[in-house]
Amino acid sequence: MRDEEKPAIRSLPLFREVSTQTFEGLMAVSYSQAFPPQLDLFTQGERADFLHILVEGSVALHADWNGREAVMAMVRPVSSFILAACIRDVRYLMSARTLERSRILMLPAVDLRAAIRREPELAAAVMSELASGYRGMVRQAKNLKLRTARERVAAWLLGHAHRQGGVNGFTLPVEKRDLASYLGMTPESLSRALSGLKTQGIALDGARVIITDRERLAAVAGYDPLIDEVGDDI
Amino acid sequence: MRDEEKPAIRSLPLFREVSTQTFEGLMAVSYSQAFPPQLDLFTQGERADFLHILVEGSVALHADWNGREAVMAMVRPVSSFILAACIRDVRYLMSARTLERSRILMLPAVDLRAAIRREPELAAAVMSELASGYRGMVRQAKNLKLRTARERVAAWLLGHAHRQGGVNGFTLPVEKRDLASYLGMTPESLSRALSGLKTQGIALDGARVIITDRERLAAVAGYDPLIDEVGDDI
DNA sequence: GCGCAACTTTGACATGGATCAATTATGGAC
DNA sequence: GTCCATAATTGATCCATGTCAAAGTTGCGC
Repeated sequence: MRDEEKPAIRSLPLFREVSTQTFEGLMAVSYSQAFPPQLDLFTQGERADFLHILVEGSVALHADWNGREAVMAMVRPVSSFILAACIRDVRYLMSARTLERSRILMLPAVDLRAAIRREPELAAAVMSELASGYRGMVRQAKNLKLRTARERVAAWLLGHAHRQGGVNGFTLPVEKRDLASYLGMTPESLSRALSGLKTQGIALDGARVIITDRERLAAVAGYDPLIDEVGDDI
Repeated sequence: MRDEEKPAIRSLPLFREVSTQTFEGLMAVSYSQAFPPQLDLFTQGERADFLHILVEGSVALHADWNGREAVMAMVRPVSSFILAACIRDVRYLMSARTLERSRILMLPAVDLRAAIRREPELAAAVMSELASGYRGMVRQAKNLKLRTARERVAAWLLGHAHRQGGVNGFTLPVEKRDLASYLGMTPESLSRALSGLKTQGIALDGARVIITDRERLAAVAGYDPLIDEVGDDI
């Protein structure tokens, strides 16, 4: 792996509190690789052999069933993914593919599990990460069950603006069809939902979105910390 | 707490590998309480002060937003619930209410967290439980995003029959409106979905269901281990 | 910078589920 | 058993969203 990647990985919640020895040991057995866009990293049903850490680029986790597909999560740097399957040493429930050219660190699950057994700090971090991931999925399920398509779009726009540091304008970080799938709708529905929101506090120009009336948009979305506030510690 | 409850709790994945000393210590600070049906145990947004363990009865975890409600999970004995919120010391994302008269053991989250710090076996069990819970929510989100209402009903019937020990006939363990909400549809839609399945391998008599043609029902459901097989270790 | 493929938007239409309303069934309490 | 509240079913209708089709638009490769 490249040395310049290390500080970012070291500062992940997962590794922040871990001893240098353990961290270096894990990095020594990991390898970093660059992948082109639209490449399948792994497929649901395969055994989870590696914890993946996205260093650069972006990755979609998606699920396939009966010829249908749904994006379940969009991963941004720097963060790990499919921790749960690695911990339990079971099969992936989701497939992963790169959206852009991406650099990914692959950490053998067997080494991760060994390190967890050795180091309580790592175990604690994994626990916290899993709890956070679990709650993230609960939020997503709530979002899907309780909100309409348009409400989900409005809430996502607000959430994204917030995660970007409270900005008002941004360009969509992924293609609209992927966002649509992530939000549980078709690209056509997303397009129409966005159009419909033009009178509800946003301005559009292609992939560029400007939130012109945060209050109004929040009212449409029914913005709720218990669904939308990803900063988990509330 | 009652002594006759202990063995069942002791044999939970969470406590199975824990030292007797730690287990007894945790039991000593917990208390067991019986609740009538339809009682609210806690409400989303409240601070998670107790890990709950359902000893007897049944509990629904539900989410509320903007006047709408959705059942997110149905808990059956003996199992713990809202572990993630307790670990992270944050607010509940879901509310809980009893469906029947229930006996619940309440374990102070602060004591649980202390015990986890002391005992690696407990930490390992919590990790495993959280990973399992996370994967359960992923399955649920896949179910919601990929399947139609009728397919979800068919899959649930098969899954329930399987969890009951591979039986063909059973009576619904909860009221149909709660099942409907859990499956992400209205009671009317559940009723119609069940009716529609009468020609697809099931027979109905009120809350009693008999699977007459497992193959056929599985074909309608698009039964998939990566969504439906709750025994996680595949 | 051209051209083509992929993505997006828009329109027309179909449909799965929701909603509303009216019966019918179910299950305790007495 | 009878009564009454609650749940479940059934029917009619509506609406959000999906589907299909046809333009637009974008952006990348050569």
